[in-house]
Amino acid sequence: MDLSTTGTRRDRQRAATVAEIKAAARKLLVEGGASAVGLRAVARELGLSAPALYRYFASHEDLISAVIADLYDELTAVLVALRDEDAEADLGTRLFLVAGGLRDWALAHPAEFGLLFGAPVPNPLADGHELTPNHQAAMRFGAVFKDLVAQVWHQQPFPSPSDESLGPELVAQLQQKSEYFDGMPAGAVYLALNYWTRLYGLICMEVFGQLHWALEDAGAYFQAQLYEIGEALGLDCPLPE
Amino acid sequence: MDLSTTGTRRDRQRAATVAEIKAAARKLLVEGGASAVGLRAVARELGLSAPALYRYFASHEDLISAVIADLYDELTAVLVALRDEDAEADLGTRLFLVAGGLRDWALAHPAEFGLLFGAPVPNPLADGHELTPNHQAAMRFGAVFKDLVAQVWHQQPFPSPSDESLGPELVAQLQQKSEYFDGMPAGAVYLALNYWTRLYGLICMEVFGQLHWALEDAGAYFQAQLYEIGEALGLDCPLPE
DNA sequence: CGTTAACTGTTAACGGTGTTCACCAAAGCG
DNA sequence: CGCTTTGGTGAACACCGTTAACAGTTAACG
Repeated sequence: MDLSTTGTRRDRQRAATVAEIKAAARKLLVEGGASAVGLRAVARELGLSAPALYRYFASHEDLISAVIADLYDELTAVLVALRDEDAEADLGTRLFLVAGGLRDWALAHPAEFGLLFGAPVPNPLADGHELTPNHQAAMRFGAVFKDLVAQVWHQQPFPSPSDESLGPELVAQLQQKSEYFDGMPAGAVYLALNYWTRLYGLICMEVFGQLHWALEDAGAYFQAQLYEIGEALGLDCPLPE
Repeated sequence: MDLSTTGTRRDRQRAATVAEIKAAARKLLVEGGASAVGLRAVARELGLSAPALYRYFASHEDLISAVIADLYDELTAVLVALRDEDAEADLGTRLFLVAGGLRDWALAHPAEFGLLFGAPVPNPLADGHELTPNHQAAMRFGAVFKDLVAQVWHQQPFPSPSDESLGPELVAQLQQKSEYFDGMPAGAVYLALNYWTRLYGLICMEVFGQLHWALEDAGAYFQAQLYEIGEALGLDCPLPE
């Protein structure tokens, strides 16, 4: 959509100002971390007074919420670009590329990553809660991985644990997600979940410095782990150079 | 050590006040999350004026740093108690107990857990940094798991990946930790690290709500994962009831 | 014992935050 | 043109962490 030709002249100016505000907020975020992006600081950045921002965002929380949504979409775009970069790549290498891309993005943008994935997330399934835009953006992000894993499965089903080995209550929960995972059985959903939890946990630990005590450069460890969890999905690992 | 009979009368009163302050801080932490434990709020809690707290802590950051250290020690005590509860238990079940105990503690004290493990940790190996008391407490905590895994290894070495499969640079880093892991070879250190990263990542995701979209009760999934990562250490899983 | 010093508390104040209010100028529209 | 909406302002409120100046209590020492 071309925002610059949508609506009246004032609407366009308004959208431009909103974009400026979010850009300033993000600049402060990268330069000084999450605590540096304050309402007054953002206003100062573009030569406005603090109350002026309330014409564009209902509150400080709304502002950072908006940049979070933007960051989700931006990260998602980076990952899909990586996924579709090589038209001849098979699904396995695409999954490797996307996973590595997520780690690279996280390491290159630690403050942004912390904003997206470091803060506790409220349970959206609790009744009364509407699905917030941020949550929807997060789902679109997660769908990149989900789609890839589901495609891998449908192209060549990987061996997955039996229902008996997982236990009935876990199987019951996993089967609820079978539809979301394009009909994959419980055991396959379990492996998909396993893939995501290990990838996410690993990246979080590295970005948040929880691995410093053990590894000075977690890159090699990450590659090894990626190979391991890829193997569980029946994938061949691209050789480390 | 019996603090109540150490030093002069004033020293004892001072220690008592320090304990009161930390208790109030923790109460606010539990009730309202990390953002609720402010200097003035703590002072209000015990009927003091805010500047009075500066007689006991150099800054607000020092205060929460002190409660973090206490929380580390408390959590460590809980885990060692769990480890030593059953004198006849073998190392494998002890490891299961401690891992489950960590999850239980995290779920029962989410705010405290977030304070300990949710915030990015500065790299202590960067030159100039002394080992902060918090870091030492964190190391004592981590040693509970490290000791158990090392004992498991020395009792019966589990099959571990070869140096060739891990790659030279990863092996080089792992071997640097061989001494810390009581002489375990690189492959075994890798599995120990694997155990910790997966356990930590899983608990973080559950506590911080990052698993809500997939599982309403992650308990069964946690058990299955615990079994899986225990298997890698050559352990038998206690049957789920 | 009296004197002195250290300790523990106070109030006032500074600069910072997010937020609301009353006001005002300019842009757009009938 | 007049009127309404929009986007800006400065003043103010309540809170925050922190510092300074000051007072009362308590321990220590000659």
